[in-house]
Amino acid sequence: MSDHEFRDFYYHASTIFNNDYHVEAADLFRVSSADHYPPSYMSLTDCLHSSMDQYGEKASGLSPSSSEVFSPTKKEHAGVSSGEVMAITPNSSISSSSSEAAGNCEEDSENNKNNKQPEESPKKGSKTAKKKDERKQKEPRFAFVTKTEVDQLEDGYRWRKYGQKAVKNSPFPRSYYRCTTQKCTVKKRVERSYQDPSTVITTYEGQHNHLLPTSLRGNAAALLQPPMFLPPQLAGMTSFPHELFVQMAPHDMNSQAGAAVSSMLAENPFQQHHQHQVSDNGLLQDMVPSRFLRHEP
DNA sequence: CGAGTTTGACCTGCGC
DNA sequence: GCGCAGGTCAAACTCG
Repeated sequence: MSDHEFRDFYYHASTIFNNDYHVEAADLFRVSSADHYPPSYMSLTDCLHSSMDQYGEKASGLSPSSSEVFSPTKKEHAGVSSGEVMAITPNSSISSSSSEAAGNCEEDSENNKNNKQPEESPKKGSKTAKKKDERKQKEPRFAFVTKTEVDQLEDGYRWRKYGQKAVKNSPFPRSYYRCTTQKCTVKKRVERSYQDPSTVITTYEGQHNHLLPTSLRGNAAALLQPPMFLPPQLAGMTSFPHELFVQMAPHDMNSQAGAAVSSMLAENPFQQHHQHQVSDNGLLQDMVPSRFLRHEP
């Protein structure tokens, strides 16, 4: 996958949940590109909906061909100043370390695995031709930055760590996790930003083909079921949007947190904040070319 | 004892 | 072709 096929799509949101950890998410999604996609500003809902449709039903090809930035969400409520918004540019370390890896290496590795024949040597033979054929198959990937002291945020799913690697130019290792549910191929990568050690970069790949683990659905997960607080457009989604909001949700889902998330989703303030951010933040303005702005009727 | 983690080896892609 | 970096495997290990 090349940069021609992918563009970074940025989503910034920030909110505060509970005293356990303070989340200021500058969220970065990576979505595939498509020439026909309307070059207009999308709300988060639009984005999530479209991206999930694209990944879930038409894994290749139907994605926005634009870089998008969503402004921080509910910053006032969270008491977060605009100065705390993480500025993520396509050339930033976050983008390069997380998205780039997600975009280039992961899929190949995944394809290698998927293509691996049972009778093959465990140390892999040559299957380059087939690999190249299937290289285009890509999983949805969503990366976002969370300001937290803990590396592994509770997101409602169960993960098994399968690797850890040192990251170049970073004192912090990158950890690799797989969803432990059988036949679920979702993976995630967790690494702490070396530029801002207080932030953790989490990259999800793939879509869960199952609901949240039963043991978790009674507490935090239950409050995050789509009918509970996702907009109608997101109802039924079980992958990224769900994960995102679970990720952003508190461990114990106290009322403050629930209200924060619900409020965030109910009021859908992305557009107004977006405009604000674009006008007030030169960097973000750079990240949102005017051609991506939709003029609502 | 099963599930999850650690960690060194290995594979692959990419840039030079 | 070579070296580097990212990603994955899998045996050994830890933990409940």
